[in-house]
Amino acid sequence: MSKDRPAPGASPTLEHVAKVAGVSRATVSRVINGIRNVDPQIQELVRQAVAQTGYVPNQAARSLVTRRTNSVALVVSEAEHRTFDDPFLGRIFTDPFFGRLVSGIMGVLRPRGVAMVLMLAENDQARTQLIGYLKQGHVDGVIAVSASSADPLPGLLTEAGLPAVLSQRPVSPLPISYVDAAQSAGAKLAADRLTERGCRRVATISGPLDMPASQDRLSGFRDAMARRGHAYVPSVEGNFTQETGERAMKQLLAEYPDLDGVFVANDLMALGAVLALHDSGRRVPEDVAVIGFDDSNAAVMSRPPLTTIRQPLEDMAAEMARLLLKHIDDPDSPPTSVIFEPTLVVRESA
Amino acid sequence: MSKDRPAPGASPTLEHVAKVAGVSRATVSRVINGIRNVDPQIQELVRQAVAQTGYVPNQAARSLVTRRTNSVALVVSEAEHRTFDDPFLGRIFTDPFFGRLVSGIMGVLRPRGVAMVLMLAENDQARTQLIGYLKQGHVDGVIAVSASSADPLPGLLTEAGLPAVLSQRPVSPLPISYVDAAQSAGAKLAADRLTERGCRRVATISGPLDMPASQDRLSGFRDAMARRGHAYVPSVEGNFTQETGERAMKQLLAEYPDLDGVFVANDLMALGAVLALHDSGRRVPEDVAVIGFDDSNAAVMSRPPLTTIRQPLEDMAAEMARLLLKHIDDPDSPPTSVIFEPTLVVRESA
DNA sequence: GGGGGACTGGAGAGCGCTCTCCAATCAGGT
DNA sequence: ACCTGATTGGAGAGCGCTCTCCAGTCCCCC
Repeated sequence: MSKDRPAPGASPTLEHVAKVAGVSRATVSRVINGIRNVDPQIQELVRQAVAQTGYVPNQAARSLVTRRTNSVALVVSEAEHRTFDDPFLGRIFTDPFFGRLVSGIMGVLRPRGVAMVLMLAENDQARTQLIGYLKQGHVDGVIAVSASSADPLPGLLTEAGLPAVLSQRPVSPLPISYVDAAQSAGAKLAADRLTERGCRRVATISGPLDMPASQDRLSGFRDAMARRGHAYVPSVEGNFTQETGERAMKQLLAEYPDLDGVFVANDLMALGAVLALHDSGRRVPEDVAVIGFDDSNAAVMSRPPLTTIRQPLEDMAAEMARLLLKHIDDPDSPPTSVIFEPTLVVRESA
Repeated sequence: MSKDRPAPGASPTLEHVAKVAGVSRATVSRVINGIRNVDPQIQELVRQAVAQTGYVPNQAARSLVTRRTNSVALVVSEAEHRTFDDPFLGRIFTDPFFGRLVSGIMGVLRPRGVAMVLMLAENDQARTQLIGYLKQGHVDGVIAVSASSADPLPGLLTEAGLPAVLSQRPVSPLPISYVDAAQSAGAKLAADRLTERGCRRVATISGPLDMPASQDRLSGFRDAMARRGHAYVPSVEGNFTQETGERAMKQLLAEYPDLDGVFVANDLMALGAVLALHDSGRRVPEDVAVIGFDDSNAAVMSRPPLTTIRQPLEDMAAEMARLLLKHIDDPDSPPTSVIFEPTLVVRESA
């Protein structure tokens, strides 16, 4: 196997390209990475040689010296053990919430030539393997989306010293950057809408109460309602799936048959709630007004379409990506949090 | 920066561990990779040194010499340009179809210590970047899921000479391995069920007809119906989303108001079809029987729950993973295809 | 007791790339 | 004509790891 021509099966290296272009390895490297002044004619020469040889830089060799991979991971993590048939994926992937996240992140990453790999950590075993994988330097940083707050991933990430950004406020304070929406402000929008519609007997279906986002939506809603003169707002806890939304609604109806308004902590559960209301012979919104949260596809698919609280997810995701890149560029930059304001989207359900 | 102690910020290397354990770099490498006979006492010594230093092998250095990354990509690809709000994710991610795929793949990969990264190629730009990324050797192989057949990805993969496995038969014959279900056999199950129920005026809603799977389901259904004495089965094309299923059903009802059975090429569209039937005042299954395909969550969520054709997706996914690993281990192993048999799952809609 | 084999551990050569020096070249100023 | 300084290209030292040789050790058997 000679130096100046790649073996038939092997891929060409910088060395080969340099040989073909009649320059040194260093010069080819410069052209490829676009640094320092290289004579335009030589640049052209090199480019032709690259095209001719079909050269593709070897990532391993490159990141061995640069300590960069130019890719980041989007990790979706869940505390409990689950298989993929379980509501796990139903909760994250199924929700267009997730698509909007990816979209916002890619919008920032793509132009900068950074690839995004998606990884799952659905149980402890997976999480351990994942941390090992990350520590080995496969990616430069991590954006973590937790489906529940008992999730140890944020802790593991800070421990491992990996550049990371969370998609929500961590349960316990952690020296880690995150992006979140002003949950209670969003809940207040819902409270305002329901009371302005004239709803008198209002209830709420909350998300899992071990999640900060769920807590904030619930307390924010109750506070706003209290300020409007509704001292007590009954609530039932769901887990963000359509099924639990339906069940929660049934339970509420059994206890408070004269309900005329309900705030549901996400659209998927709201979908279930609307179904339950239909089954009980109630009309939405004439008999009971329903407000969801997220403004996901589910909101539009619903009959009637859901009035809902929209989070600027794309912007939030873009901000996460930007924060992460900043941390990668400067590992010493201090943890930052950015909070976004939700808005009310009026459709037909309230 | 001395050789025998890592700089405060830097991570320890093999060299450091070797120093601590009082052995050579090669021996540490042997212990870590578990090869050849190393004296148990020395093994223990090395293991302690690893623990003490918190050593984690550097993936870049490792794969530079081994030419392995121990990770594979699951690529979800789409022909047309789309954003993530579009039905794209609605079609792949939203469908629990996808969760089952991931589950089956991980079942094979995890025990072998191979990581799976998920990548998206939702348009040509993304696809080009993706191919570049793959060629750079970030992963050892690719499992490709195409959402449409105009998708150039399979071609690009074979061209790039990457070990790859497709989740379905490629449109045009390609020297590439794939796993698929016996689509027409599945369609026949649906035809049998509908005719056995006594349905006389049967129609079908197909998937995008540029996809082999859609074609096979349609032609398989028509053939089976013909054999049962139904010479002509009207069909309308959808694109696997709930919305197009609804629209297709409306169109069918307008043309054939006396319909009493319909086979829909996937559950999501079947969901839409059931909605349209409801809207038109028809009962399912009393007035019109509906059979879906996939046996996804949607089938259970539906009212009434859908009778559907189930593909053994987990097994299929596991087989894909196995095929891929085989190709990675032996790049010269010939392309293979494996076909699985679908089954009828009876619920209430037919 | 000596020779041959099996087993263990070390030395060292790269894997393909980046990047820091350094040398060469050339223009301009004196 | 000579010096200065900018500009451009090359040489070569690693990045951290694996893996092929090789040398040393130990044991067994003749």
